[in-house]
Amino acid sequence: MNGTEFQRRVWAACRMIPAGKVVTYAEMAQFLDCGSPRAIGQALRRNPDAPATPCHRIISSKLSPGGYSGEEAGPELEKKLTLLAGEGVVFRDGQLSEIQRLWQFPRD
DNA sequence: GGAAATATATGAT
DNA sequence: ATCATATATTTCC
Repeated sequence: MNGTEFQRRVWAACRMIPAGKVVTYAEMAQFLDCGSPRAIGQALRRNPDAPATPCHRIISSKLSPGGYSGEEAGPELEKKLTLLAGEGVVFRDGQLSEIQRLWQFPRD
C-alpha cells in the first residue's frame, strides 16, 4: 500500500479536482476535516503518483503558487506553473490572474 | 518513543 | 512587509 490513510485521502481529493481549476490548501484541509493545511503539503510532496495526482492544482490561500516537489521556489515550481498554464490557469505577479479559476470541494 | 522538518495560516510588530 | 507562533502529519534517529 502506498503511504498512510491520510495521504490516500489527500491524493484522492487531488484527483477529484477538475482541470483548469485550482484549490487552496486551506480548502482541501477543510474538506478533509484537517485542522492544518501543512499536513496537506506533507502528503502532497510525498505523492507516489505525481502525474496521476494533479498535486499542481493546489495553491496557497493567498492565491500564490505555493511550492512544488519540496521546494517553495525553483525549477520544479516553474514546471508547476507551466502545467497550470497549459490547463488555462495563469499566474500574474506571483498570484492567480483570474479568481474564477479557484475551485472548491462540494460541501454537500 | 521523541525530535526535526514541512508545498501553510494567522496574528503581531 | 517581516517575524514568530500554532497546528497536523511524516520521516529520521
